[in-house]
This record gives sequence, structure tokens and C-alpha cells, in this order.
Amino acid sequence: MPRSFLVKKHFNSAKKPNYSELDSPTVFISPYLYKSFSVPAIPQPEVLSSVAYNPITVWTTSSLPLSPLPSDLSPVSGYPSSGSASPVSDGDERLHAKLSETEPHAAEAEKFQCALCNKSYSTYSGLLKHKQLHCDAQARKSFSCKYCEKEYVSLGALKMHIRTHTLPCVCKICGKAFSRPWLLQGHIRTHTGEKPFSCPHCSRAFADRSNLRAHLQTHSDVKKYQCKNCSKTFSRMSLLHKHEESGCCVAH
DNA sequence: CTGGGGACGGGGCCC
DNA sequence: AGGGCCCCGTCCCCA
Repeated sequence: MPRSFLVKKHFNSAKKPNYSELDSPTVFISPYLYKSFSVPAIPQPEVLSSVAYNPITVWTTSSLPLSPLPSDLSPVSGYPSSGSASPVSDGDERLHAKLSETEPHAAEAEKFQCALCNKSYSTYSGLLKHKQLHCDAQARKSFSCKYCEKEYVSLGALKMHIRTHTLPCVCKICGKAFSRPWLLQGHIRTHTGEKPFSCPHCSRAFADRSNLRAHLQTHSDVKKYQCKNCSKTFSRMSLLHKHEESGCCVAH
């Protein structure tokens, strides 16, 4: 289940909360976040610099079946290089890697399932965290959000969640508010035009790392998301979903 | 209609 | 424990 399905959505005009109605104190982002204003030139962050990529990667069907991104897209965790037909997050790979090191029984079990909600996790620690944040909360004292119906077993988790309501990080330029400082940082780039994440294959640059990742898919003949029926591939899951819903695949 | 970009949210992990 | 960062995923908009 996509994580974002758990998230409260704002549609159309309602997508943008009326920040003036928020009753919690607003904390303007600290000035250091604006340091980049004086640097219009596009820096190359270490994590996505051209150095981090293979100089030119020709993504062909034979060389990169379904995960045609450079394996070293992110020097932190690496990009999924699995040939699996279904997208596998590098987070999963990290978990699996950790699994093999610390969870000897996980290899056989494959998954750790919550007895209460049946949600599965690839690591025991993941399951534990899930139970702490969600299911065990049902049986223990929980911290309830005053803005919605969500409950958390830890105050920290609740505080983090409440930020999505209070949006304490406010853009000094346009007044738009965000739940987390780094979201504001990304937003500020829309004002400054800063696009630190450059595509190694074309001249495009992006303000958002995730958008660069999606863009990289467009350079691939075989993209990450494949239709099970006609084998056509798509750069984004949403496009695959549209494709499937369009009735292309009769069998579907 | 399709594909791509912009923007943003939450979970997971690390420090 | 809490904050920061990364990643995945989604929605909206536009060409």
C-alpha cells in the first residue's frame, strides 16, 4: 500500500491550506536557509553531481532490464539495480541488506507481519517501529492529533504529524507554509531558480531530487514501471496506472 | 490522451 | 528522543 495513501489529501483549491487560519505559532525558517539566495549559480551537490553518475550510461533492454538508473545515483544508498519486474525501492534493498546481516530468520520468512493489521515488513525492526507507531497504540495510551483522527503512541511521532497541520515553516517571500524545513528549502528554490540536481544525460536541471530521478527514466528505453500484460514500460507508476485503466490490456 | 515536470507528503534510516 | 536527510510515491498541471 502506497505510503501516501495514508496521507490526508488536499484537492484543488483545498490543497492549499488557509495558513492564516492556523492557530499554532508560526516559526519562520532560520536565515541560513536563505544563504543560497546570493548564489544563483547552480551548485553540484555531492549526492547528485555528475561525478556521482557514470559518465554516460546507455540504458538498453539487455543492459538494464527494468531498473535502468545508474547504480550509483545516490552515493548514500545506491539506486535499485534489481531486475525485478516490480519496482523495488532502494529502501527495501537497504532493508534486505540489513536483513541478511542482522535478521538470520528473515531470509526464510521474507516478511514480518503485524498480527493486528497484517501489514508486512521486510525487517523485524521495521515491524517493531510500525507497531510502536500504529498498532500497539490501539492497546496502549495514544497521543491523538487535535486536527484529525490520527493517533500516535509516541509524542515525537505526533509532533511530527502535527507539523503537517500547523505548517510551521513559512516562506518569507510568498508566505507559503510547509511542514518541514527541507520542504521549504525545496520551495525556496522555485523562487531562486536554483536547480542543484542536474541530469547527466541532458542539459536539464531540477530543484527536486525526486524529479530528477523521474526524469532519468525518460532517458531509458526500458523504464521502471512495466505493464504486466503488454510489457510496455513507463517512467512513472502513475502513467502505468493510467495505461492499465485505459483498457489497453484486455486481460486486465 | 499521453508523457513529463513541479511540488509536496510520510516512512525509514542515520546521527 | 528528536531532527535532518533520503527515497518513494502521488497529485496536479501543462505541452
